[in-house]
Amino acid sequence: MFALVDCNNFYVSCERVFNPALCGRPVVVLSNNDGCFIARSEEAKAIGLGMGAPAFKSEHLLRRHKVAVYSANFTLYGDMSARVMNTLAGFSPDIEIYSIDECFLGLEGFGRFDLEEYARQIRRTAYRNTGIPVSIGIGPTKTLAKAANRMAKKNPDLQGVAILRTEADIHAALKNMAVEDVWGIGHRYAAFLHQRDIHTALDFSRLPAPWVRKHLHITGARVQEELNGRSCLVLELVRPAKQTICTSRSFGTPVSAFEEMQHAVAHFTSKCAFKLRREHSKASLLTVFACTSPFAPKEERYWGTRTIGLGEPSNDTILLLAAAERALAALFRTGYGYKKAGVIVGGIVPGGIPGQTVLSLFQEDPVPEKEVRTGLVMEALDRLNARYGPGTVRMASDIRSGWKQRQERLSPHYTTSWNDIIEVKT
DNA sequence: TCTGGGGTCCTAGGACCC
DNA sequence: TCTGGGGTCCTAGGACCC
Repeated sequence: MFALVDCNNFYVSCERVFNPALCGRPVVVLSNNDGCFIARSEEAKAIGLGMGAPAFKSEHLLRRHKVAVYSANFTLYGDMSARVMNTLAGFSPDIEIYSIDECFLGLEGFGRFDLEEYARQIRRTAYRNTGIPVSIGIGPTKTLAKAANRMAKKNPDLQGVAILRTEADIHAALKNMAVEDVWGIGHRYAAFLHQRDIHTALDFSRLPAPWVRKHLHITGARVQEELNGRSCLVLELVRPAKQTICTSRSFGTPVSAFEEMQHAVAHFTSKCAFKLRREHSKASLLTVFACTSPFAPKEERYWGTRTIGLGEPSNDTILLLAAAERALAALFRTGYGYKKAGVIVGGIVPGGIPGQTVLSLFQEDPVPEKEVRTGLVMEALDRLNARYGPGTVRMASDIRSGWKQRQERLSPHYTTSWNDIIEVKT
């Protein structure tokens, strides 16, 4: 059996932990640049504020219902997530952290436990340790655990725990579940299935397997197997190294000046280099992109992108900055108001672990002294920024000037910044 | 008149997830 | 005026190899 533990309205719950006056009130958290709703309290859902909907279209509702609105505070949410996951890891030797607010627990060997009582104990402990309410779904496959979790959240009578144990449990659950709510069936496949009169998860589970394999491919076939109780998706106990890493942002006001764009791209590049080092990885490709708003009139739209090979894989900020500079110069067109830009690094290989070097055919052997030295500089830079806060030491081109994103309703970094807490006190 | 069989790698596009 | 960010996997098609 698998358990899926999911934090309720996670970002909203994080804000409520440190501001209990928000409990019982409608609360929303906005995406970066204060664009869309990415978390809503139950009260906010009831008002009709949609997931992913642009905030400016609902301004009248926000005012009328006195909704508490927050900018995304990912520093806080990331730290709270780590605390929740730490607690949950105490309940099973097998844990897969699936996203910032969800994890799977393997329950193999827990057959002698009363699973429902165990799940309730997990909920109580997570809430006591972190203040975050969670819902728990348990089933014989990951996909069924997901389905159970959905039931636990939707049906208040279950008080946050649902278990699919018997054939009859599963049959009833699938019958009451719309096919688009199945994990792995997105809006495109859902529309395709509805056209063919397949409306519930149960309908889907009973389709001829070869037909599913043909039209929904191997991923759809796995979903069907999993719904029928045959486990295809295993727990990923060790997170595999990332294949690509991206840092991108929308701008509060459009950017037209090349120099301003250089500053933004330098910042994104520095962040990518840092993320690479944190992963003990190196990249061999770097892509820069800059684009106008997709909602602008067609003749004012532009999507520029350029990829540069780095030669030797690297996670050295200085080297990556040079490549990014070249890429930006090649893709930049004057006369456009750019709304968003970003940097993607790919072709990622392991590296950067002290004493563990991947030698290439064309690399001097041993590693040139210069490379060792810049490695040490990067290490020192990361240590300083970890101790004194991100951006304390940075490259001269990494300037946060005109291109800043909109972020007007940011809560304090309660768990990671002493200064923020002192400000709250005074 | 006649021209095989078995592969890999890369990329773009489309689907999905939170 | 104002519409997020960061990922994964799969497939098809083209280029290439012997």
